[in-house]
Amino acid sequence: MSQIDVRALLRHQPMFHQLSDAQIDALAPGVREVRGQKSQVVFHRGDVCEGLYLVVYGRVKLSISSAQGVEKVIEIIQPGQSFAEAVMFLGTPCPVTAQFLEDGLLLQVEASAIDRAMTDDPAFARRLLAGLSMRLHSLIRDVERYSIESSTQRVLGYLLQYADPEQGAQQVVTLPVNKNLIASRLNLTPETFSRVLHQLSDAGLLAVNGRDITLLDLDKVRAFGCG
Amino acid sequence: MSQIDVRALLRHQPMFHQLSDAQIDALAPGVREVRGQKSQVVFHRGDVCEGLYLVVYGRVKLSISSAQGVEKVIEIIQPGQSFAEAVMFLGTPCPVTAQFLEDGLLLQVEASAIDRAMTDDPAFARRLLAGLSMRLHSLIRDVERYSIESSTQRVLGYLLQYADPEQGAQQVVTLPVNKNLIASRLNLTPETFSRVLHQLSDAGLLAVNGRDITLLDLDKVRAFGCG
DNA sequence: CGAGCTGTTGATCTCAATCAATCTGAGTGG
DNA sequence: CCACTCAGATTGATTGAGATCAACAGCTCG
Repeated sequence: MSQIDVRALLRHQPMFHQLSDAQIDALAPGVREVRGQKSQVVFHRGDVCEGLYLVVYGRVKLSISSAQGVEKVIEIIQPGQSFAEAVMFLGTPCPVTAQFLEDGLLLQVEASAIDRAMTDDPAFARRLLAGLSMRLHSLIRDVERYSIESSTQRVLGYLLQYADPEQGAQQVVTLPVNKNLIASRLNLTPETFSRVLHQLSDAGLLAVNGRDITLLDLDKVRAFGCG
Repeated sequence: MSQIDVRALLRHQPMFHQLSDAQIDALAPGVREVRGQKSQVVFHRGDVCEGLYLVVYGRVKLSISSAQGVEKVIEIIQPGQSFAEAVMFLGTPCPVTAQFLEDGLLLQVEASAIDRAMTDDPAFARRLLAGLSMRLHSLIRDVERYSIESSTQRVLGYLLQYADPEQGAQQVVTLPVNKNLIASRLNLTPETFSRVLHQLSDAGLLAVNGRDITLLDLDKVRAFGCG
């Protein structure tokens, strides 16, 4: 019964969308369910992982910590996304710590199962490569942000991610998590993040109401972000 | 004749080490030689690439530039390494600019050839995945450096990369490129990089002589790097 | 020689971090 | 229903690391 359950869950994961039922069946024995509560740790930095993780529901944060205990969020993994692929392929210790942001369910797929699927279906390998490539690009984007953009530009860049160019010039972005986490994600202190939002609000570019942020003029916001 | 040449070059690339002669032969038609001189641009940020690049000799820098023209080196690609894989798999515009650091020779392998090799040989796909995974981890390391390490820690971390733990407590590291480039790689200005080296030299941790840097006590350097 | 890199040194400035106080609102329990 | 708590968020004052600006030294190479 848990087996049937797992297969259904697997079938709904974007990563496995193009796999046949037979391939999903072959995968299932190598899958372990991982349930966790808010703030529970999936693995610590330095642990060895035997397989990649898929998020069924709940969110997971990947973070690093300095020797002084300052924590820095690298990424927030949403349902349908995966993590720890790179660690699985390399067999090296995890460079980050993974922790539930809220109660959730993960599937851990062991390396041998992925290997089998890759051998059976080259398109699956391609999908994995595309996934890692996207991750890579977003990390390059992060490096770029941290190294050559100001705090204001980082905040605007972040907000613009969530803006839909198709929609009107004015639109509301709701922050997916609390401001402390976003500040960390942007490599800012919560204080600075708050100040930047206020300053942009004073400049008439946006309006803040709790976690809802209204971009008042998309074009102006874009122009500001590039200045 | 150029064909024979290309095959020999391909055979010597780490990425293709486990391929059979027949697979190399199959690859060859999809390969283009790219010769370039120092400071010549391979592709600009925003260009679309039709395939990945292998460095036969010479070195290539990947960099980004801010709107204000500040350049930031993301990575320095050495002979035997590859770049632009992620762009190839995604078909998206390049997020970085690639430029020869000295006269060199690249091989551009078009996506279809890579696809064929992946289908023929699942182990090749695995090797590609491992390569991207390593790239990913080193970028995480970069993000970590930029976000939670001080300039001194970044410099020491960089130098320690080149130190051999097996060797004695004292060893010489020769910088692979000029100090301006390394400073950029570490997200420092050349001025700050120079000052940090001096300060470490004053502290008795190392001695600087042009591009040769002698780490005087590896353990102390490690301890300092973690402080 | 002088032009042009590469690297060093000094003075100053600036952005964001830090430290500290306060505020808000959503629970929690009496 | 209200007092209490406590995490999240804001605001102000101060600090500091590293950038910036500027001058200059050493060198290689035409």
